[in-house]
Amino acid sequence: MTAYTSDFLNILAERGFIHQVSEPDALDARAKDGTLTAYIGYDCTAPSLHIGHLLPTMMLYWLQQTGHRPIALMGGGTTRVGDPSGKDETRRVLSEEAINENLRSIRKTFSKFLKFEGDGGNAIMANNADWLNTLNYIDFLRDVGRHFSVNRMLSFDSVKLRLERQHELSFLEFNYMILQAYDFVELNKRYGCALQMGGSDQWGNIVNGIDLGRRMNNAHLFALTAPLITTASGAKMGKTAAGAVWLNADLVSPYDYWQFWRNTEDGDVGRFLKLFTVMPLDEIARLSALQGAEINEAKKVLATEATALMHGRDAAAEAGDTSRKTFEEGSFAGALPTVEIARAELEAGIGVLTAFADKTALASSNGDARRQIKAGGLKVNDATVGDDKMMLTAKDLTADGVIKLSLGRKKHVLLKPV
RNA sequence: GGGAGAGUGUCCCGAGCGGCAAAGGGGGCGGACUGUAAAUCCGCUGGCUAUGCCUUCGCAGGUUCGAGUCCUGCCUCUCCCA
Repeated sequence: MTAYTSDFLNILAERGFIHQVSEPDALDARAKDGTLTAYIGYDCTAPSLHIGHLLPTMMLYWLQQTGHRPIALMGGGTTRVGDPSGKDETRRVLSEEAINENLRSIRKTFSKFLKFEGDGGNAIMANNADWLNTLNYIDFLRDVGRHFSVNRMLSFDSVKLRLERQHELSFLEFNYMILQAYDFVELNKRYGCALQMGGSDQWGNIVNGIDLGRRMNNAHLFALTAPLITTASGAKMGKTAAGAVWLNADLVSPYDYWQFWRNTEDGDVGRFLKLFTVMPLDEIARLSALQGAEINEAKKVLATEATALMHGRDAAAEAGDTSRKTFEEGSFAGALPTVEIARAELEAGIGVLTAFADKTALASSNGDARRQIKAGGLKVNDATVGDDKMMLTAKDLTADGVIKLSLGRKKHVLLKPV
């Protein structure tokens, strides 16, 4: 590992954030001497960021922590185009209103990690729609387009893959890399931004921006990419049955978020502690050294620290507490997801199938609930359901005044009469 | 514009002589074993008011007792020629 002299690169390197860096020595000197401004681009195709965005966001966090200036660039303009990288299919194009809606929602997530201007910090949230939407096509072609060689563009993986597999690549998408390169140049001009970071798949796009900056403005720009994070068993990170692990609390509750980290594979714990928490490295080293069942302690720390970063210390503690009661003591606490039902309805009696499929959506349909019963996967108040005609009534309420429904060992919902 | 080929279970890939709720994978879910891990093994993986009914193979028609399968038209994609 290269020894850096700047705090910023040192921390990123020690914690495993660095995959590739352009001109490491020059960047290191730059980060040591003064304030470095760097950006990461985000799509806004969804109303929330997900786990996959967390890693780059942590890089912005450390950037700010080490005295520099982060820019979160929202792709309000490029989202209307769609990055072809790593995808076979054309991305659907969102309406402008939907994009703006998503943008607002995502901004809240950033504010947990970054201190923005007007909030006691220097972080900037930019939107490339600000400059892309008003571009004049002819001017753009003349000023920017002439610096791009189609021969070279065709050699990029993102394009080559599509062509080789004979999938359609529209001209619109073909232009994505040009727009991203232009973003970098524009941010350099506006804010003196000198570094673009991103996932390893972004290397080509970032380097394009560096080249364009040099050709247009003789600017000296840098690239830094993070490794692609897969789990120890090779799966892509953050994919669960329920879909993506979102960062917004209303999409994935702090409890579920905590559980996500708690269920990390053994082999990933040390790496994840370094990447997704801000704990000191010596403490992480101690936790990572735990063997066998003891590593569960490290997983709990990981879950709590990661959740605290995202949802706050209190929510993390509550999620940890609920989890302990649920899994270790066999009881439960209030932070489990709760679904309210009318008391009268409960008194009249609710079929188990209805309770699991309609009320709580633990099962996807009555048929699914039936199948789960046959497989022994459904529990009411921790007792396995054996009969799909079973009725739930007020008599099933526990001392806490709720009914606990479980699918498998990990998914629990409380049914609460109101 | 001409010629050739393709579109299958709303997660993906993919088989499918006219009797098909449709092979086989992957993924996912559940169970067993464990440590809320991994690996392994087993089961499940259209819907419903359920010994039956309804909806599915690009779309719309047709032939047939019966169509994913045959015919016609259309749509989309790929390749070759112009």
